[in-house]
Amino acid sequence: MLDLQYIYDNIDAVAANCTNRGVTVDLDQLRKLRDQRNALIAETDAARHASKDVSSQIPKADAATKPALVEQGRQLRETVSTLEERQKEIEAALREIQSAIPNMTHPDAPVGRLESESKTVRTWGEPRQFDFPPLDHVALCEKHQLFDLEAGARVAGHGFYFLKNEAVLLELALIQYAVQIVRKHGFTLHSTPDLARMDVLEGTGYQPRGNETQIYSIANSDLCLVATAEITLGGTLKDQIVNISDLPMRLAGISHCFRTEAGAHGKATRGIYRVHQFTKVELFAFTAPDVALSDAVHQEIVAIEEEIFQGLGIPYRVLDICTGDLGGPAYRKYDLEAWMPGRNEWGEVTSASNCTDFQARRLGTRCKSPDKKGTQFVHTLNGTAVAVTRALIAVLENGQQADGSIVIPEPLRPWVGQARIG
RNA sequence: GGAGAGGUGGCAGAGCGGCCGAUUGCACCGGUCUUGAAAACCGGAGAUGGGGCAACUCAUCCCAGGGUUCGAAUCCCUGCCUCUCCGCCA
Repeated sequence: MLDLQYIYDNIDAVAANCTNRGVTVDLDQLRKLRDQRNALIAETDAARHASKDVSSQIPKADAATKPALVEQGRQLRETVSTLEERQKEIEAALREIQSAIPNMTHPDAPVGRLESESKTVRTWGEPRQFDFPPLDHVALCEKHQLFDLEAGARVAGHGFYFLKNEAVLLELALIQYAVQIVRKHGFTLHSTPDLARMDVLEGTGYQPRGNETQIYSIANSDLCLVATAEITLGGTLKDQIVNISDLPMRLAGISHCFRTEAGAHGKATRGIYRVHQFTKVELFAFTAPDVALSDAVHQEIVAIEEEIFQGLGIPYRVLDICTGDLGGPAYRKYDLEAWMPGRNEWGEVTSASNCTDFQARRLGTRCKSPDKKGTQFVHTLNGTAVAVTRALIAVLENGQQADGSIVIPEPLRPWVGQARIG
C-alpha cells in the first residue's frame, strides 16, 4: 500500500505508474474521498470535543441544570456516532482504491506490458547441446521411479504428487544445500508455520478472498495455507517498531507452499512444474527505509540465488521484470530462469523483489532512529533460495545422460549419498 | 479437550465509572555535581490522524471488535492471545 498523502501529492506520477503497470484506478475518486475524509475528521473532532466539554461539566453541575446538560450530551453522542459512521464508510471506500494502487517502480525497470518485455540482464552457462533427444522430467521420473503423479491425484487431486526414491533425497539435499549457503551469507534460519492468519496474508499483499485467489483457506477459521514463507517471515514483525540499528535483518525460511493456481489450467501443467504444493527455502529481509540500502540487499539476494544455481551447474538467465509483470508490492523484481532441456526453454526458478515500504505500511512494521522524530516504515525484500519442484526439474533434465542415467550435481551428493541415478 | 487466572507505555507494575494518556519503579535521553565515571539530585521523553510555514494545537489509542452511559482503562458481550492445573498426544 502506498501512503495516502504521497498519492495525493504525487498524483500524476502515481497515475503514470499505474498505466505502466497495466492497472486501472480511479484516482479522481480517491482525491475526492480524501478531501471528504479530511473535512469529516475535522467535523468529528470538533463534535467529540464539544461532547467531552459537556460531560466534564455534569459532575459539578447543580440539580437544576443537570438534566439539560445530560440531554445535550446525549444529542452530541448521536452526532458523533453518525459522523463516525460516515467517516468509516468513506475510509473503507478510500482504502479499497488505495489498496488497488501498485507500488512505485524503480526508474531503471523496463517499461512494458508483456512478459517478453522483461529484460535479460545476464546469462550464465550455455544450454547444453545433447547428442540424443533429451527427455523431460516426467519421462525421466517414470524411468527412475522418482515421483508418482497418479497416486498424488488419487490422494489429493490433480496437481499433487508423491516424490519417491532419489527424488526424496534430492529434495532434502536441495534444502540442505540452499540452507548452508544462505546461512553462510548471514540469513537467520527459520522453519516457519505453513498456516497464517488472513490479516498477515493481507499485510504481505496477498488476497486470501475472492474467486481468483491463489490462497487455500481453512474452513471455519481465519487461517490460510501459506503460498510462500515470505508471508510468515514478513509477519514476524507485524505491528512492531524496531530500532534502526537492528536493520538490516536477514531471514530465511523453510516452508511448504500451497497455491490453488486458479485460472492456470492448461498452462505448463505437465509434471511437477506447476503444482498445488511444494517445499521452498525463502529469503526475506527488513532494511532501513532507504532505497539505496534496500537496493543493495536486493542485489545481494540475487547474487545468492545465482550462487546456488551456479553451484548446481545449471545454466540460467537473470530477468529484470518489466512493469506490467511486477505484481502489486514489488518496486523491482529479478527472476532467475533456468534452462530446462525437457521443455526446451527457460523456466522460472527464483524471483527476488524489493517491495520498499509497500508491505511494511500494511504490516505496520516501522523503525525508529535516534536522529529522526517519529517512526518510518521499513523496507522489505524477498527472494527464492530454492523452490524444490522447479529446481528438481532443472537438476534432473540438465543432468541426464545418453544411457538414461542422471548425474547428480556435485554439491548435492553428500546428502543424496550417490553420484548418479540409474 | 476440561477447569481457573490474566492481557495497561521499552520492561515491571498501580488504577477498577468523571480530577487518567494514565501513579510508581527500572531502563532511556539532557542537565547539575565530579579530573572522568558512578551515586545523588533536577528535568525530558509514546503512537496514529487532523489543522498550522512554524512554535504549537485538536482528536484517537490502556489486546481487538461491539454494547451500556451525559461520561469507560474501569461495567457487559464476542473474538484473539498468554499463564497455571487436569486429560490426551507426535
